[in-house]
Amino acid sequence: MTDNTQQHPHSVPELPTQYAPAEVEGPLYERWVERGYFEADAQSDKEPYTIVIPPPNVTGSLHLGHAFEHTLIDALTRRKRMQGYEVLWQPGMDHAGIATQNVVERELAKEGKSRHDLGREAFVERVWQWKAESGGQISGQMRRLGDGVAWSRERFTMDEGLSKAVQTIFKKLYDDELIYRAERIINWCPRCLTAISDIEVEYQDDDGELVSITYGEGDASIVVATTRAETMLGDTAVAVHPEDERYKHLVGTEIELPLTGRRIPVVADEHVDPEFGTGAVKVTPAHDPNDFEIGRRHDLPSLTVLDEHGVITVHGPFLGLDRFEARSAIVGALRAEGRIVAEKRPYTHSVGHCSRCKTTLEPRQSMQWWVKTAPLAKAAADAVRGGEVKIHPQEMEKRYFEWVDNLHDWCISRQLWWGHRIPVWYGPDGEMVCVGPDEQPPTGEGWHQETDVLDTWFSSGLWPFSTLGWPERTESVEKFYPNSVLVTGYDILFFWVVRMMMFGLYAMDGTPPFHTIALHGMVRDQFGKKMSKSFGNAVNPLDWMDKYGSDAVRFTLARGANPGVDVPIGEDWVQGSRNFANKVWNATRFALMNGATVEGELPPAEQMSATDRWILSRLNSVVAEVDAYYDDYQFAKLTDALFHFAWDEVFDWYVELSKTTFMGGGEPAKVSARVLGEVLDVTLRLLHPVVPFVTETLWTALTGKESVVVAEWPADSGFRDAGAEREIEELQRVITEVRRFRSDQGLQPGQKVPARLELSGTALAAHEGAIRQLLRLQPAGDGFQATATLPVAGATVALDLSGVIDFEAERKRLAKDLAAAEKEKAQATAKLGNEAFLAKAPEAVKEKIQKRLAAAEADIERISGQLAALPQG
RNA sequence: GGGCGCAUAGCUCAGCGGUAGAGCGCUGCUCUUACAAAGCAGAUGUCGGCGGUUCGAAUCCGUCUGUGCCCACCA
Repeated sequence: MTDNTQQHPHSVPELPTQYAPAEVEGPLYERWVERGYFEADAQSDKEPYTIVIPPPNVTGSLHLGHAFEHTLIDALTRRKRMQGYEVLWQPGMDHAGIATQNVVERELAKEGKSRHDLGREAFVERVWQWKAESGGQISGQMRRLGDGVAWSRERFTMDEGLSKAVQTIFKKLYDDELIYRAERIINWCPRCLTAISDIEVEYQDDDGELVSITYGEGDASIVVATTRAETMLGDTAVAVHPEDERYKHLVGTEIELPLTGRRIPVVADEHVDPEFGTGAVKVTPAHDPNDFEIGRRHDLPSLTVLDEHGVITVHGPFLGLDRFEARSAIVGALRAEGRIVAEKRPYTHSVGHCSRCKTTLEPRQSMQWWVKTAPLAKAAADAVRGGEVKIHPQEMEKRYFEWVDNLHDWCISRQLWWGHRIPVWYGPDGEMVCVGPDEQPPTGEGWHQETDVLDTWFSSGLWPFSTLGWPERTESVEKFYPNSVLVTGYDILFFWVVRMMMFGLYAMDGTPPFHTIALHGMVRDQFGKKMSKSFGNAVNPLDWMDKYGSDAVRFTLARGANPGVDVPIGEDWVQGSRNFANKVWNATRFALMNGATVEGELPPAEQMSATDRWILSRLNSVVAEVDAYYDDYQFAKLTDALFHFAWDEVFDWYVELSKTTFMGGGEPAKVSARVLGEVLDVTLRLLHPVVPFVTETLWTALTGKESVVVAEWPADSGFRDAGAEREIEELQRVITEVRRFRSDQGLQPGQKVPARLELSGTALAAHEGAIRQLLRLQPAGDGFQATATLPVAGATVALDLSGVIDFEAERKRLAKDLAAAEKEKAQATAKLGNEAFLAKAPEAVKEKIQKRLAAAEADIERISGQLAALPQG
């Protein structure tokens, strides 16, 4: 599959002077796929490395959040592939029950139809059509991004195999009595006409009105307050606190419920807060979760007064009114009877809305299916508490426990058409049979299947193994389960991660679905604001990819990826990343123009210049650093480290310093060409997981090999050269110091200046050529006048600037520097004279201060020298 | 009402016990053997306030203020 092991001389391709990502990226990706680089072999001997994609909803297109997540997963998997693992990045999509059904319903609405016009079967067919279009769009976006997924293994939560997994686990839970059917108060969406689970409720502060109503007459009267007056039609009691003296005499009696002619009991219940309002609560067991519980405790009847659309069903003047119309109508009627005590007052309170359609939810008593979560959640919690599963960053564990330790039973039935239909059949005489995947459903007169479907998270909770072929014991399950790491956003910890943990542990005999959970943050705009369509700051990642390249988008996202922390992104930053890609591009061009090569062994250290040894020493440090960051999911740090190493050290210093060497030709130029080839080779490989496209183009051009995708991940050779590092640091100091002097003097960058260098006896002697080149210093000819003498790092640079400049600015600057150095010296001296410090501070710190003192003293000497050397006047 | 987090350069963020950092932005000078999507040089911060611990605090503790997120059945 790869011929990377073979080296062959190659002709260096011509690269244009600017990187044009748009022309390069598309074809590269298709080539990778054709060559099968991203496919995973379950029979391979290599150690597996598995990550499943958090399956995007088929409802639409990918946003920057997906691009972000995919960048991280792609980087992890590409590196592991280079390290020789059998990598599976499992792709696929989620049917996203209610979300998708709503989207398709909206499409239908445009044609003036509802799903009921089509009927269940035709509607579901229609959703499948939508899925085909939308799914194609998503995989197209993933290709643009460069996602190295195993396309041949793409899965969908409604696939036959995955549906079988759903049925299997449902049956198992049912048989274990962990699934049951019960009537409870649930969150009901009167628009979607389905139950939704607690976590699908979005609470927001709504302006309501709190009205106080008198129930009963005379002495036997009680005032209750409510924001949902219409529910009073379903009241079956008034509750007060048992210890409340005000109402003790009424407990056990019945009072009149206005407008209805019914009499309802007054009950005493601990739940009532005597301090709140009047201390009396109207009880509507069928339409309020608390009241439902009170009703249960006191054996109260439950009276349903609203239908599934939120319309009054009680015969009388309000029959057929919508719940909100009914609310004002009833308040009006009560007022007419003089029942409204105080004027209604504005009241802002938290109201639940459907997270899919934003409709105000209606608590509703109904028969639903439930998962008994207690034992499952316990196992999910224990796996993390016991350290078997690690959450990264660790602070996020708190959030996880907050969820998993307080889990209610999970309402899994939805009154939808799109989803996995619950595999339970009801018989004519109330029998109930749960049918397993290999069983025949009962037939005969009166038998029918449950019409409800399952919550979409039920199937996505199986994703880490259902995608591998479970419930069959496939080779893939054996090889790729458990997954190596789960990469996902903290916002989905409860929705998805907890479900996977529960189901994974339950279905796979206690083996958790993954051993590490790496949580990332949310993508935000450049001001740190949440991105949203309604706010108008949402960005289509494709726009930026078209403009700046996928690499630029990826690099920017990776560079902002601090663990568990939100990542802001702005177009300027993407532009900056594009600039980086272009920089790498041009540096490689320069290298190729100067004969940089990866062929042959690296020359022995003795043959290398200090500059060569320095960059190789640094290179290996960076390899080690990047590895450590990867292992800790520190994407921002590893990206930043590579950015600075490549740009600052390799491009700005090594390349510049080497120019003299290359111009000189001969053996040293050959050695540097090989070193530069090595440095770029390794740097490109290190960069590849984050920016796959540019690195592929450049690396193949540099090496002539097949593809960096299947290249070996760089290893730290262990080569370090502290002496060379020190030497180059000094060289940098000399050059920077003289440059600063030149700049302060107003010399133009290109202006040549005669100079005499005194470098003998210092390590810098070998660098005279580079120094002169970089500083534009000409040889000192006849009549040389040393008008400025700069002592740095034991060397002296004397410049002839006769008649060119005025020294006043320089004198000022040096005076300032001198003052700073003297202050520094004073601080260090004071510290070293402090007995408490000397007694308690660790040696390492003392040494640091000593060094600082020495440096300050050296600076003072240097600056004084420079000042003294400045001509007077 | 609970819980968690954050306040560091104009903006977005690293640093989390030993001399204040990065990217972008800003100022100047430059087409110098790749790159102006560039190079070189430069400016900018009582590290939110107040207390405390420590030889030493942006970094640890307390408190206040501001801000964000998550959870919650208070009618």
